Amino acid sequence: MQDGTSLSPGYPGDTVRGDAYAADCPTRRLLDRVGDKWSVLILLLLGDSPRRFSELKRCIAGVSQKMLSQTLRSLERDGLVTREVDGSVPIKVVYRVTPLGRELLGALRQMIDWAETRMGAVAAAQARYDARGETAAEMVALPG
Amino acid sequence: MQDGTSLSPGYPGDTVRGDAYAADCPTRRLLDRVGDKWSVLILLLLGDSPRRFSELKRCIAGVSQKMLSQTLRSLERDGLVTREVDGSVPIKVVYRVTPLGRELLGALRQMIDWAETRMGAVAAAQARYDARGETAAEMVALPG
DNA sequence: CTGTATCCAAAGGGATACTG
DNA sequence: CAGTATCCCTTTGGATACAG
Repeated sequence: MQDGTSLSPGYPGDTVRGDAYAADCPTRRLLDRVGDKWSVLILLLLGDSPRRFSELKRCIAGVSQKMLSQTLRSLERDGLVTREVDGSVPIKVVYRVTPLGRELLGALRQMIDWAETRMGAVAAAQARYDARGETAAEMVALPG
Repeated sequence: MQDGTSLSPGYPGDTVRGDAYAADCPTRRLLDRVGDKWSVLILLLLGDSPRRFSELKRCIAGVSQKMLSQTLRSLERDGLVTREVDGSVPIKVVYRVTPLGRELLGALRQMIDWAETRMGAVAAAQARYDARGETAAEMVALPG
């Protein structure tokens, strides 16, 4: 794989801003980070209120200790959450969203709302598509 | 609205409504679909104007024929793009965003804008984080 | 309690070859 | 032109064990 930055469409009539659609455009880089299995879930939870590691673990159904830790480390590295270690044994760690993280959460708001209101429509479209496929298969198996 | 926003957990007792952050919430399902390597890029391109397969292939640096085809099929199945086959050899196929797809694009707008203006801040945060790590490593290697 | 390290299975995705 | 099929390497992420 190449770096993908090149891109020189210059197609007649297309208004594409050159690098806007490169494989490493900002949008792609963001999705590479928060498009994983747990990041947005964690961000939402922390946006709600600061939480300790074990609380997050309990709140998020199905997350493994490894992935929770790993994802939190990534979010911290990206400047989206902070990590505060409290005292000694038994150690307590509190995670909070940073202003940058809260900003991102705001930018994700519309997408989240869309998902909640429209993923039903997507599911319906999938059902129609799959039904069409099955019908076609039947027509081949049982031609008129 | 819904599940992701208005929960009121008082900190310690965590009042989180169980399934609100389940791994299969609408947001997670959406990200499972458009969080992949090419979906949003393709959607953005088609939102700009309808395009043929080969145009998309040329516009998107680094995409393989397999992944372009596969991603378009998914988007079509989800009701986000349409596929129109034009005539005979050499065959031509035009893809367009559907109203639902355009709606999603609108919902992604803020996220995209945030990415374009703030991913620099994220990169900076990463640099700081990594520098801290290296410094710590040096301090271990070369203690006082 | 909050992690890290290791092992392993499954999914993602690129290269290539082939088809209508 | 617009795909599909195959091979295969890489990445993701769960389970488990261990540690401060």
